[in-house]
Amino acid sequence: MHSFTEENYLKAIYHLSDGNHRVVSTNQIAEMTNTKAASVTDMLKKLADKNLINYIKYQGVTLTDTGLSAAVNIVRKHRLWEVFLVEKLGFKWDEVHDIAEELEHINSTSLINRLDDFLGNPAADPHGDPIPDRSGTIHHKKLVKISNMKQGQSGTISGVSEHSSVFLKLLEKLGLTLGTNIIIAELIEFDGSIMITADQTKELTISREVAKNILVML
Amino acid sequence: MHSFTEENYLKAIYHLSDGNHRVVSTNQIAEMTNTKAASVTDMLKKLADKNLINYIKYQGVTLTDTGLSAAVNIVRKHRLWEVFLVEKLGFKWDEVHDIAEELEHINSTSLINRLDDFLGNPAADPHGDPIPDRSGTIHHKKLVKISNMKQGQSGTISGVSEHSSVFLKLLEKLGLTLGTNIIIAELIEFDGSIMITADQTKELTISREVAKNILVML
DNA sequence: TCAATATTTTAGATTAATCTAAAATAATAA
DNA sequence: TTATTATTTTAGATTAATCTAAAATATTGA
Repeated sequence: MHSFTEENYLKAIYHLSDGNHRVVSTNQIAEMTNTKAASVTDMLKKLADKNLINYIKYQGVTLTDTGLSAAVNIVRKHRLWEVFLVEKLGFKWDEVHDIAEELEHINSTSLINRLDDFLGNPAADPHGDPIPDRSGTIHHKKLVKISNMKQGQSGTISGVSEHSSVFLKLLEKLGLTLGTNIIIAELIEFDGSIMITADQTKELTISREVAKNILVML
Repeated sequence: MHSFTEENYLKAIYHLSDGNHRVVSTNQIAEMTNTKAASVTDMLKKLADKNLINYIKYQGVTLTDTGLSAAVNIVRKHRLWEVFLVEKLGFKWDEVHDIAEELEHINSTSLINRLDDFLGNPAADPHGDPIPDRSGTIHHKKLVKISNMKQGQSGTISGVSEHSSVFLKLLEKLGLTLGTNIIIAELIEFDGSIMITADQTKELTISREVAKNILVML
């Protein structure tokens, strides 16, 4: 098995490469893991030795198939635990990230598969992010940012691309949580803000910055 | 907060001192933590510096009040997770120890208190061991070993003092699980084995070794 | 294209947890 | 009571993960 630390590096590389095989730089990893570039270089050598990444000095890094599947497994655990925390223990969606960050390193396949069943094999976590199934397959939904929608279009809020507690709390306050139906009432040319109708009743205006981080299923 | 490793030492000292302030030796700790005496000595100095233990060179160790409460908290977490694994995820009572050993180090008071409520504030874990409440108080039940019972006495199996998977599986097979009512039918003088009647129906004989590790509420 | 800037790696230390082997202390038994 | 044995501690290394500062490499823009 891989150490707690190795797992965090794999996860960082995974997220930085958009869950793909895209090349990631040392500095990006350093920023995401809150370490220094020199430390990252050391770890990259180690992960390359273990065949979890493809690493060429000064050129950057990609996950190998083994590394990708290890990373996906960590993401699966993280998201399932988040569902547990919200659905079963009653946490708010902005409170679960840090706890899931610890729980994701618990190592037991039978635990996680039983948890998956206990939760009813959810397709997405409390933020709408898809949960990889036990084979590691991720069933992506096609989602669009509110900021890319046209006037008159409608859809259901199904995800966010910003996971900070401040942002999530704001959406909560605005009533723009997952499952909310929205219609684009008007695009304000002046500052890019957008007037929307939520659940056929409430009218509100959100900034472009907010609109960019809300994902809608049309 | 304390490191994973420090927590394991505290827990070891706690168990070795019977949850009390009894003096524990370096070698005992080394055996319980699967380390060498020299490593234990190093850690004892560290824990003493942090005021978690009272340590006198060559004399042994006791937990301070702070150390005791930290240890009790770990035990609380361990036992609550065991209840979760058995009651909610359907694990057998002999399968949960190792997983709970990892989960007990997850650090969040709100998590563990919510889990406690979710489980219905259980008084004991799947092996009958008492679960400390959120203030750290342990409500002990008076239990006696079957090996100390007299002919004709009866009671309910409410705990075990041996937690190995082999032993627990044996009890499972014999039908001597928690909640089973037993009556001491006969004490066999020859080898100390004991004939018992379980749930008023099944008669069976258990060795003295087995009898010593089953705890009964009279 | 090449000099300035940015990025990445190497070199050399540090900290936590561990080890083995040797020294110090305690316990025990003749 | 003292010699032998057992326990515990110290001394000195090792491994994983990290750091800072300096060196190496890559990128950029005049």
